[in-house]
Amino acid sequence: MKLVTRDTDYALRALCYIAAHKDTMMPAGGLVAALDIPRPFLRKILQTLNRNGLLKSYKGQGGGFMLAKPAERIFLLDLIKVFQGPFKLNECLFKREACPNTKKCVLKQRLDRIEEHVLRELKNITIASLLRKH
Amino acid sequence: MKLVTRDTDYALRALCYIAAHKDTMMPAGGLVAALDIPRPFLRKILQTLNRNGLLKSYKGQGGGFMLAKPAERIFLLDLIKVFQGPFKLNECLFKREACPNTKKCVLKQRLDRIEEHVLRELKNITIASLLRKH
DNA sequence: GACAAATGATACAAATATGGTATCATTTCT
DNA sequence: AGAAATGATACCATATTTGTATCATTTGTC
Ligand code: FES
Ligand code: FES
Repeated sequence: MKLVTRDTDYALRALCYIAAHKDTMMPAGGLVAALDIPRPFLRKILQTLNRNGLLKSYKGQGGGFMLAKPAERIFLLDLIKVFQGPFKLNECLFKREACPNTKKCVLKQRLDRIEEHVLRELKNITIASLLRKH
Repeated sequence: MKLVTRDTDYALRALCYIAAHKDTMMPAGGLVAALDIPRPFLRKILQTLNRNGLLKSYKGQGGGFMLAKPAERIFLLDLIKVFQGPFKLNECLFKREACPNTKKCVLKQRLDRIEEHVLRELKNITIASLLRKH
């Protein structure tokens, strides 16, 4: 029942750190030192972020990662999608059986409403919004 | 990211069926026949429901299960708690690191709000409300 | 009392998801 | 050429989910 798994969490932290050091090329080593994330796992995560257009990577000496787009346009929801698949709280419960409600399923309606609400809220969470000191 | 796991789902279906046949003693065999649930798994689930005060069980020939309380007072949330542990979407993401927001964590605040909302909604879902044809 | 029909308790097992490691190839700067 | 970085990919350990299997106990009926 976790909304956010470990890899999403790590990705979020890495992106925040990279965003906080904007205009600096950030190698994996720097992130490992700063955040407390196992190196090979972080590397895999960074590669995934790169493949999915959230980071730009630069190989070779002096290389590393930078944000692929402004922090305002990177959403927690993006990370959830990348690492946890499409956001879907709401698969039909009575999978193998007809729903007890012949016409419209109250349960499905309600879970749909919940999911919509969660989505709306998640859509407001960006990397930028997590960095703002206020 | 499932809100509801298989055992919760099965429990819900079983309870609905038992509720729909109120005043009838319902043995596990009856439920297996009606719903499409593997028998040993269902038996385990029924035993759990009994232990947690959601069903009353009667042993011996002619025995079976009945609701332990009115369908209006059995909540989906009860099932989630029993089978999936306490409802908690919201463990701190930056577990091992200081949060980027020194004082109050925007992320935690927001996830808290989401969790509260989901809880409020879930609290409205009872077995009775799923049975109502309307 | 014997037997059958039910649940109780509990241990075991398979499948899947999660959280990670390890290795080698490739690029690029110096 | 060599070092420092990422890319690709295969592997592995653990936890969780989704079950199965077995035997003991209770209880109604003949
Ligand atoms: S639970 Fe799926 S339609 Fe009702
Ligand atoms: S994420 Fe936990 S306090 Fe900020």
